[in-house]
Amino acid sequence: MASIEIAKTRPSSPDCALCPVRGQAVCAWCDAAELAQLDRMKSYRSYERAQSIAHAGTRMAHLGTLLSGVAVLSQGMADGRRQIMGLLLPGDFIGRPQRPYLQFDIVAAEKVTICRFERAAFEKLLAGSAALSGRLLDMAFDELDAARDWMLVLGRKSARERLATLIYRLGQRQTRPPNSPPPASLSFQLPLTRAMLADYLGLTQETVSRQMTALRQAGIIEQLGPRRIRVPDRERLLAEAGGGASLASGYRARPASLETGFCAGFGQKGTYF
Amino acid sequence: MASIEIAKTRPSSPDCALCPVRGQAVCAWCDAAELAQLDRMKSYRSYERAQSIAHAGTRMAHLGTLLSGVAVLSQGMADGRRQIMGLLLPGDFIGRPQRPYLQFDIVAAEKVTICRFERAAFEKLLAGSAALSGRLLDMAFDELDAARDWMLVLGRKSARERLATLIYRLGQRQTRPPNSPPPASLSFQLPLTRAMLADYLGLTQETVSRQMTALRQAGIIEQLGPRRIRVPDRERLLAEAGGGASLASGYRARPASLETGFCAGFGQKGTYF
DNA sequence: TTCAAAAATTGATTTGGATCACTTTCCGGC
DNA sequence: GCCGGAAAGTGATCCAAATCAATTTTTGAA
Repeated sequence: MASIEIAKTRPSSPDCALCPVRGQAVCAWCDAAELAQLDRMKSYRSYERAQSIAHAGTRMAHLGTLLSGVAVLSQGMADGRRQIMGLLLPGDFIGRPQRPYLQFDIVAAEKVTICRFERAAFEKLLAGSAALSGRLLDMAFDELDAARDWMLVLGRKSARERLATLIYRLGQRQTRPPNSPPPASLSFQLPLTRAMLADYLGLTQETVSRQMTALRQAGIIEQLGPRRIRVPDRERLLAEAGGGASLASGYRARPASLETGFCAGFGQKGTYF
Repeated sequence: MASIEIAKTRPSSPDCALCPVRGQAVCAWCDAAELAQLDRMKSYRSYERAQSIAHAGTRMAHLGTLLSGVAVLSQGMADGRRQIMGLLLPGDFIGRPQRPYLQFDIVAAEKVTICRFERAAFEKLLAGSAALSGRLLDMAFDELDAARDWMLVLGRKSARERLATLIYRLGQRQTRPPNSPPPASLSFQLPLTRAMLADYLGLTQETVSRQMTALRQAGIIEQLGPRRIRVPDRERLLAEAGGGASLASGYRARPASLETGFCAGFGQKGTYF
């Protein structure tokens, strides 16, 4: 009874056990005791579409986890040029321990709810919890790999390949939570405007529009309204994205028999020289 | 005497106290006891210029720290296009705990020496050391910020700005170790061929050459041989790099009076919408 | 010192995506 | 259901960087 009473006094932050992103978030590896501590610390906050969640150079008093909605991490230049560094999707961690001054802007692309922890308290917990710090390290490396992957898109892919890559990857995350075999075709909502797509892909709005049309006319995607997309054949889309060096192949286990060095096959010539 | 004897039996891995990157590496925060453990585990290995240090998809039996030289982290597409995701400079960490299959290629751009730890042993130590895991987390976030910064370069900057940005940043790290006020002008060696510069900047060799010439003719840089550069005025170079949204401004403290939310000034309109 | 291969530079031409200019569609509030 | 502003789409033109093609310089091995 007492616990129900307590729960009722905090309708905005329900119990962690009911959390929609429990399992993907920074707290995924925490045991019951740690979770109880986090539960006591946490507070929810929502942002409307187009609200600024954080501004580059501004102090962030909280760290947290994105619970629902989509936000965008971006950086602008003095003359207005802007690049989106990544999307923040449910489960993603926001902020950096020991570093209150973020160097990017975060804006809600649709209504967003965040589970927040006051900085000092979270950092203290982090220092004492191997589950929490280990999970955060793993998430940071995942983000790093994703960021590096995206560099290939920005540096080397054509406009059409870029858009196809983005649609492919959005589709991937759409079908993720249950890791069942993804359906061959799927339809989903683009969480971004054309202007944001352009800033993510390093293109202009006009080029994004044109490539969207081109992919539609080639039968790679179908458009059910300007923001709703259907992908009839994910393999075709992947091919259109420039093939999957970074997509299909990934952490595939390879024999590697001669492990004398840092990697198998020491001494072989690299790609340069 | 005994300790001198021991040191002599391992000429290839001198004592950690003498390490050139002690202070920047993953072991920077370790105490004497932890350092002794690492000291016992470590082994050195060198790679010649152009040797492959690791190959995407291959199992990496070791983790480690780059001690000297420069290596390049890159990813290729099936048709030969290639993008460099970053440079590995002295002090940088190589590999990812819990994840033996790297997804990028690492190639030595010049002779490189690495301080290696066998994976299982290092991961065990990491799990038990807050100093080690905390430092690694911090380094991972630094890399992540750097990677995201570079996205702006690849997605939004012109060829000339890209090259200027790279030269500016190489110059920064060149003058780093002693954090004295950097000299207004400095000269240093480019550790990369034109082909590698191109793959780093998302351009072609020819464009890199031309922009190099253009920067020389504009008096932004001086060339003392094809790989040796002198920067007479770092501020001019920075301006040429598109100004320093991501460079000059960084973690500058801003007043931020209304800290009720995730950041100051909640509710303000973002850059989009 | 010579010589060959690799690296770098330069020139001519093409082209993919930017820019500029406008029309059409969508969508939320009244 | 109507209306107005935002978002999306399209067309015409331009330009920065890619591509194609040599030539020159550097480097390092014999």
